Amino acid sequence: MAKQNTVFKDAYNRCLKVLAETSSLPSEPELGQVLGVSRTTVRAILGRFEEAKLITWDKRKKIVLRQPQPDDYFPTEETDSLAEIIERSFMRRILAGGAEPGMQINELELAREIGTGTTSVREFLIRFSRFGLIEKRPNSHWILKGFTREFALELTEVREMFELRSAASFVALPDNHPAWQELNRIEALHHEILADIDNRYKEFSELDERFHLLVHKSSSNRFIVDFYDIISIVFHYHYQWNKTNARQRNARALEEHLAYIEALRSHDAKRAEEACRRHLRSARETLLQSIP
Amino acid sequence: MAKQNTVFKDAYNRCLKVLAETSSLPSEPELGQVLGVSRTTVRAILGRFEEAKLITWDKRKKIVLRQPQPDDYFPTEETDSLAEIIERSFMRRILAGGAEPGMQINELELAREIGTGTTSVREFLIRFSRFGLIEKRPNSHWILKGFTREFALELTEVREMFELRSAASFVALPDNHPAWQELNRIEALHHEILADIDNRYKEFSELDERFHLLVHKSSSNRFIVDFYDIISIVFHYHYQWNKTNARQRNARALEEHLAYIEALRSHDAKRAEEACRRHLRSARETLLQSIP
DNA sequence: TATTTGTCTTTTATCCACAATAGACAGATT
DNA sequence: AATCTGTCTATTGTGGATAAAAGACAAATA
Repeated sequence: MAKQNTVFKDAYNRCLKVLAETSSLPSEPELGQVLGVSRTTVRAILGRFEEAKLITWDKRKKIVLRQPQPDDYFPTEETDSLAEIIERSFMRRILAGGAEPGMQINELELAREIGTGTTSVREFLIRFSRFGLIEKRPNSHWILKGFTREFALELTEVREMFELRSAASFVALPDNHPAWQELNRIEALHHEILADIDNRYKEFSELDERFHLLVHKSSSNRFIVDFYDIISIVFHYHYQWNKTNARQRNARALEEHLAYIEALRSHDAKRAEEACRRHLRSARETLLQSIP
Repeated sequence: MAKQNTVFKDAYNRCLKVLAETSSLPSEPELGQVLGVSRTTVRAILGRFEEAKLITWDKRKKIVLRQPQPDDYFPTEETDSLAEIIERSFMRRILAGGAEPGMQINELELAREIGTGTTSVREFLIRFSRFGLIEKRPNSHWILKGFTREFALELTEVREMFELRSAASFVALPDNHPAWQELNRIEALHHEILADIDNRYKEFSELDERFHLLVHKSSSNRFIVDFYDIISIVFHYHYQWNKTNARQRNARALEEHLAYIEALRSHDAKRAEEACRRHLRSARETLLQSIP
């Protein structure tokens, strides 16, 4: 198996949804545009649709024959890219599993365990190394530096520098900048979730990322924006892993966000800085509490 | 050709120098320690020494027979690791060669041009991507974002944040911290080079890196220290590429360093901050001037 | 008893092959 | 004239093979 056809399968699934809402499909380039894949893949999907008797396909005529059934979809396990699978596997091992700092990481063993080739694992580790959790000994193994207290402190130190700088840029954005509208949408979602916090508190994680990324982006600095990837991945897995008091913690964070958002909108740099600091301080505490 | 034996060749050359200064070589583990390689490689070297009639080797007795000649050494081109070769090749193309922003980068073409496999090029690009100069389109090519004015400004913005923070940590280091001694050594080198600036101005580049890295390290923050890799590589190639007024620029930077060093040693955070700012401002100007 | 050496196994670095995917171009269609 | 389709080529993603290098362990030596 040289290359998984996950792009095909994922696009196929998404195309089924397009198909469900129309009686004839658009042109190949347009479908490619909608699905974010090349025409080659679009044609492969159409070919398979035809085989599955979902459509008839003759050049420009792509007529829908029937509605897709649940078992027309590829199972979701098959639509994840290898990189995602490796990342999840690896993060589970190092965050959840008892992985002590200083432990050696073995490419071959990891590959065997995940059931994949070494090349992919290797590339993953190289990409992952920028997160500061592992380190390479050339011609030898990787070393796990571990999700330790120091790691969390170093991470949040830089985060604070970057976010304070970004918040300062944010308040200075002109009123017609699209970020303000996005901020409004985000604020509205905060209110929605808070109104039904008991059922919807799990949506916080995603919203949190969306909000902070928006703030970081206003720095217009690729290093600051890219650094948010690290924060993002750490918090993402951290939320999955540590669920104690999640409802309460999230509710508090949502309130802090709202104060922060209001401060940003005031265009008052001083107020924004204070609200930002307050929120980041409590986010840091939350993170630290989850580390033994 | 599965793996280049550059580790062997490089260690062999270094071992020749050890050999030149003694009449019998130490034990295998000790040699491995000195050369920073495994015993396997040490034994390969000793075996080759024997073949070249440089030594006789019988278990613990490794008696030197003759002094190494120039042609006992492997040529330096053969001792560079593949990663170094790819890096140099690539940097020459994108910094020196007329590479416009937005250009596509093709793994296969790059590999052919350098005369290496695609895997190595691919791994290099992944590692290199954290420097913010290239960006990947999944399932497709890389895009060169280019060594532009914006890049330089974003880089220096973060650099200033990080170095100011690090300088503040530096002045607070206890007097018995080894960094102070290293600072003294670095200062002495500055005076030496300044005293013979016409001949030695080229040594500035290396010293500059050593000094700033020392400062960054006192932050005790892996993200700040790691970020210095980016600054380091950019300035390294920048110095190689842009040599106009090098002597004068370096002399000025050396003077600024000395003021900065003195300020650090005063333990006065305010003074250190000022000296740091002053130097970074002129470093930024220098960098910007080299961009069209 | 502490090292060192001889031998053997495991892992990494690198190349290569091949399916999946992207992308180019000319002819067909509206 | 603009867009779409058919066909073909080029490139990426991934597994597998292999030499180089690391490293483990027991026997040998000082």
